[in-house]
Amino acid sequence: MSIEYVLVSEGEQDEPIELPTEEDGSLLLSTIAGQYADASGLKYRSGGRLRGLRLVEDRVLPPAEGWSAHRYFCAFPRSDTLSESPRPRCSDLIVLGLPWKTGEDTVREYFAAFGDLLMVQVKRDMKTGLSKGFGFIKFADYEAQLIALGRRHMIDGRWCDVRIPNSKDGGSVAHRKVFVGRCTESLSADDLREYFGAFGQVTDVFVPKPFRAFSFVTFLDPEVAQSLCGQDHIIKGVSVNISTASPKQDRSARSQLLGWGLLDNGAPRVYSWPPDAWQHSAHSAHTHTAPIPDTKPYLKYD
DNA sequence: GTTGAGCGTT
Repeated sequence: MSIEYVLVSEGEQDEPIELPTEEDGSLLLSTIAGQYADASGLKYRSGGRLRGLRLVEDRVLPPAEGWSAHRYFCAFPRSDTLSESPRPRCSDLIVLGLPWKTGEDTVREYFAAFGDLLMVQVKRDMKTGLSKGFGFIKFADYEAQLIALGRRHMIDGRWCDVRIPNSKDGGSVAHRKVFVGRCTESLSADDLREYFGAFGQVTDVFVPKPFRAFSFVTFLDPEVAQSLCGQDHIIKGVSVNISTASPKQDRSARSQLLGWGLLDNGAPRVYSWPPDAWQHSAHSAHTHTAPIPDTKPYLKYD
């Protein structure tokens, strides 16, 4: 049997690489590991189902139909798939508020600073060719998408918003913020930032002053925030409880939170960037690490 | 030729 090349990608959605087989028709695990270090095997999709390939020693054996019948992707040890959260794929992002004059070249130039771009569009009127004031972008890297969603953008002299298309809550703080209960006065904002920074980038820490037995921590990635909810963590010997920042409330609890300025009242409001600020008292201690572009007033309806 | 909340001719 002669050497052939097998299409192997890391995940099912990723771009495949051609990997060479051995003389006996097998694919060495070490050959796979040369591209995907932690791969423990290969699988493929057949009739809507996933099938694993036979592994003998360090050799992955082809399916009965031969290598060329399928495209393959990597299997990883369970421990890895649990610890390394599989990063979501990038989605198209809508860019709202573009200046009329702004074209795709400028949009591309601006967002390239956040990461590689797979797509840039500025929507225009078919007849006149004039910009409709919005467009779409897609990043290659999900981290870049998170950064872009997490702030506003000054493009050609106008503040623009990046959101996930057709999602009301594209990157809203509600899903990025957690409530940290049972705090003691010994837990400073810096303590919380340092501790929770291990789980993902923290963009805001709120510790009420004067002391109350709770805090808020806001992450860049909503998935990090959501993954922590319901857990108890010990920080500097203090057992705190993490829950969603906007729990369902009965009326009395809700009115109390409203009194604290912690809940929305449903009316249009003007607030500053970062948007976290509007939920808290002006005397509260916020600390920031994320780049904060400006303090332009930001009208939001929600 | 204008405009400023929204959601993509293919």
